[in-house]
Amino acid sequence: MTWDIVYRVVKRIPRGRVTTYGEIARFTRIKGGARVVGYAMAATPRGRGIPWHRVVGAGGKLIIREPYGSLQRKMLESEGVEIGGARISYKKYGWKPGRRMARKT
DNA sequence: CATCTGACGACCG
DNA sequence: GCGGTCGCCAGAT
Repeated sequence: MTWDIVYRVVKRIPRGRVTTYGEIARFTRIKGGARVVGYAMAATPRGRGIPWHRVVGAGGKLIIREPYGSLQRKMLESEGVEIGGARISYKKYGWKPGRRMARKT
């Protein structure tokens, strides 16, 4: 199923890192692009160990609305991800699917 | 079966 | 930098 593909990629996001909808969209070559990935995330089945909070908007923007928005923020911070305002240092914490850990600090 | 509704992103003015 | 437009899928009612 289309969305399951997305979940698999999300599950691969290392702790303390984040990726974007667009990134997942391109990696999976899912049709519909980032939007569809967003739809998939909105329907993310809980209880399957899917770190949905590690998925942010392009450039590291936090786009999820309440109540999950604040939850996501909390989760990320507890993983060591610094969040400046409504954004994350994507250059620092960004992660690409299919790639090993790319950056260290 | 028809409609409505969402966690997006790139582009343009 | 900000707001509006457009492209797109699946599940619920």
